[in-house]
Amino acid sequence: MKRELKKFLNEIKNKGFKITKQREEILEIFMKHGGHPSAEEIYDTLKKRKSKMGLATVYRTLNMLKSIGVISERKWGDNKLRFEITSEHHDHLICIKCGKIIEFVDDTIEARQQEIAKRFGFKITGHRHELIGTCKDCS
Amino acid sequence: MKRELKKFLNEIKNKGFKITKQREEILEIFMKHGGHPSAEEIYDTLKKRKSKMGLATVYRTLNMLKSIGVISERKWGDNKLRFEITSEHHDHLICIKCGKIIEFVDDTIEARQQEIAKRFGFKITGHRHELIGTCKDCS
DNA sequence: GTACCTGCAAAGGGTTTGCAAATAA
DNA sequence: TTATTTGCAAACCCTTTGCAGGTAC
Repeated sequence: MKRELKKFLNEIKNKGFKITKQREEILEIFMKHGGHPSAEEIYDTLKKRKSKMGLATVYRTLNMLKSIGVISERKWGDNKLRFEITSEHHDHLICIKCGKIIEFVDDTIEARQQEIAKRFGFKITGHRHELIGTCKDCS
Repeated sequence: MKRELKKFLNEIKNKGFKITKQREEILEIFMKHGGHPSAEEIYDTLKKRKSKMGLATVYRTLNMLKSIGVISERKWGDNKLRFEITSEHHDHLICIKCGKIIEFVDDTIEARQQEIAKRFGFKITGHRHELIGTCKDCS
């Protein structure tokens, strides 16, 4: 994990941005907690850690990390932007009753996507694939 | 098209809502223009037609149609809610450069989704599947 | 007639921006 | 040193809500 953090910090420097405690701290949170936090959730985590970072900085950092490709933006039904480390991409099953999120990766689907893109002369840089419904416990 | 409009109006009445010109007009726009309009785009179309409907009514009507399942909500990268007639569901290729949207349906993927859901005891009620990248003209 | 619907304007919630002070390099 | 970055508060944008008047049935 230490190694991956370094990799991201390098990425920031290489793209001409400066390394600051704030940026480091947000990356740490991503790596420690994983998942798909919203800006507000990251902000709350920071407050628990007694950080004095402002919400605006959280947003600016997230947008910067997104612009250099370290994290990606995703949206669920709750109308908030959510983010994930780009390299940790999964597809998702989302329960509309309890909000549970199950992650999955399916090679057949991934391959099929490439074929479809090729058919249309499309170069894929990302994708979002969510199955919405009710989970075992809720249905 | 006339027939489908009637079907939707019936759906509204059966669910205990009233049929109004406003609701009829919004459904007409969906059927005439298709696609995945945002609330604002529908509002603009209404203004071109000299309708005096307020934006709030557009939002309320969209939410009502969504609640009875006639339309579904989808989100793209522009942070606005977009809507489509539920029965006209497709998956999408979205170009990040020019914003072009290509629709597709792939049976292999649809079938695979069902298998995955089954594996997790999940009952699927909807899904969202978007491939993001650059189209033939932009790459 | 009455419960539901509309238009308007004001409020709400999430995200972005302007600016002066602080900081990385 | 000096261009970036930060924190704060205000601005913004999209969406929802309160209310008085209007409308479907």
